[in-house]
Amino acid sequence: MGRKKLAMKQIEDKSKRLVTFSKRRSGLIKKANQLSVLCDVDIALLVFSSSGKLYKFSSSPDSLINLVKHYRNQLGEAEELEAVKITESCQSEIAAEQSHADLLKIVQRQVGGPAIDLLGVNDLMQLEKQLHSALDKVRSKKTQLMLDSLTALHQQERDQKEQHGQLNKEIAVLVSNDDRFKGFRRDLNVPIDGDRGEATPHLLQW
Amino acid sequence: MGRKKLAMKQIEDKSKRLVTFSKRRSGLIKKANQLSVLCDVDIALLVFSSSGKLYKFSSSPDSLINLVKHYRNQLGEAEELEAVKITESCQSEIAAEQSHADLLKIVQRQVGGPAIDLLGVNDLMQLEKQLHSALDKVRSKKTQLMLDSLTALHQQERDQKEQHGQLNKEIAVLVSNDDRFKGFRRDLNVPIDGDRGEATPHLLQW
DNA sequence: AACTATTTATAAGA
DNA sequence: TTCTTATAAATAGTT
Repeated sequence: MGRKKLAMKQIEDKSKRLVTFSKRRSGLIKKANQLSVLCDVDIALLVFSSSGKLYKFSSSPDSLINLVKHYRNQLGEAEELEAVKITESCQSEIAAEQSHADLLKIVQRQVGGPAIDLLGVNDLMQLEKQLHSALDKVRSKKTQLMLDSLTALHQQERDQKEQHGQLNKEIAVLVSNDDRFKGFRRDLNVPIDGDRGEATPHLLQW
Repeated sequence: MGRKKLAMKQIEDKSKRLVTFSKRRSGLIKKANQLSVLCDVDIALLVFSSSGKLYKFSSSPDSLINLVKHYRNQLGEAEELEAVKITESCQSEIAAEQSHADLLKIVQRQVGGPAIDLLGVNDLMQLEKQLHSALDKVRSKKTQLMLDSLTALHQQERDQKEQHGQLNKEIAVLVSNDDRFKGFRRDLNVPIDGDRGEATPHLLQW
């Protein structure tokens, strides 16, 4: 949509690409929001700009936290140090979460049993207030930690991929300089030299 | 865009809502893909239908796996059992990943050192093939496990929220039947009775 | 699923 | 960036 139809490939002009990124990014987030509202569904959307900045949308503020809850069940014991560090820096929030859990249990006991009659409206309102306050704190801190390290991880990956691309180039150069490899060059499917940045790295790509 | 402008709220008619969900969902994924291609950025998009089905888009096939790698650093030791189960069911894939790491190390040593001359093209091609094969297996299994439990977790959450909504209703009924709460009803901001399903649960919501 | 009347998004230009 | 405008796309209601 626009004055001209664009080809479905990377926009070459960096300036135009940036403008388009800005416009379409906001359009995409707008549409994600509309879909979540109109159809009452949960949506999580993450967009990493090439500069490493993260733009996100999630229909419920917990969508991302749900991802964390899920993923902590996956995989094993590597990088325990990192986890410990995060855990320590979260001490107060964990305490808050603990008290939240306790409060919830209390409320559920009260509501579930015959003791409901003994629980006053003020008590209930007080509990609710405490719950919300504690949870808001926990959530915002968790979300921030999540996004921070998610962004960092993404950057790491980008760096790593760049390194691999670099390796490919070096291999290609070495191969092209070694007579023993005559006749194999075409099969390797890597730029022999004069790489323009958009050649697809194939060897070692992962 | 269409014959009429829609209000930005949940579409009441279930049938219409479903049709709109289908149309807009595919539109959203299309746009996410366009953005990722045109602007060369990484995007991850998750859409949970109300029936619990997960529709996803990710610009690079690894986006979700990256999330896992990241999240395993978060949080602690709860639900070790689950992790152990998954680990066990993954034994062969983990072995594959191990061998992949070894291969990569070998390649990197070879490329980094002066021994590059001793490495033949056939060796390189063999290594590449092995790498790809091993990684494809690991990835597809991991992605499947991830999506499975992500879907399950999301369903759990939905159930839990429904339970909480139910609790709210029960409290509301109890409150409305208890003379001591006269005058407080309006403040509670919960449906007193005759709930129609769209009332916002407030008490205990989390 | 298709079809279209409309609304929206957006490419180019200022 | 931000606004404007011509055009391309998406889609609500209809069949």
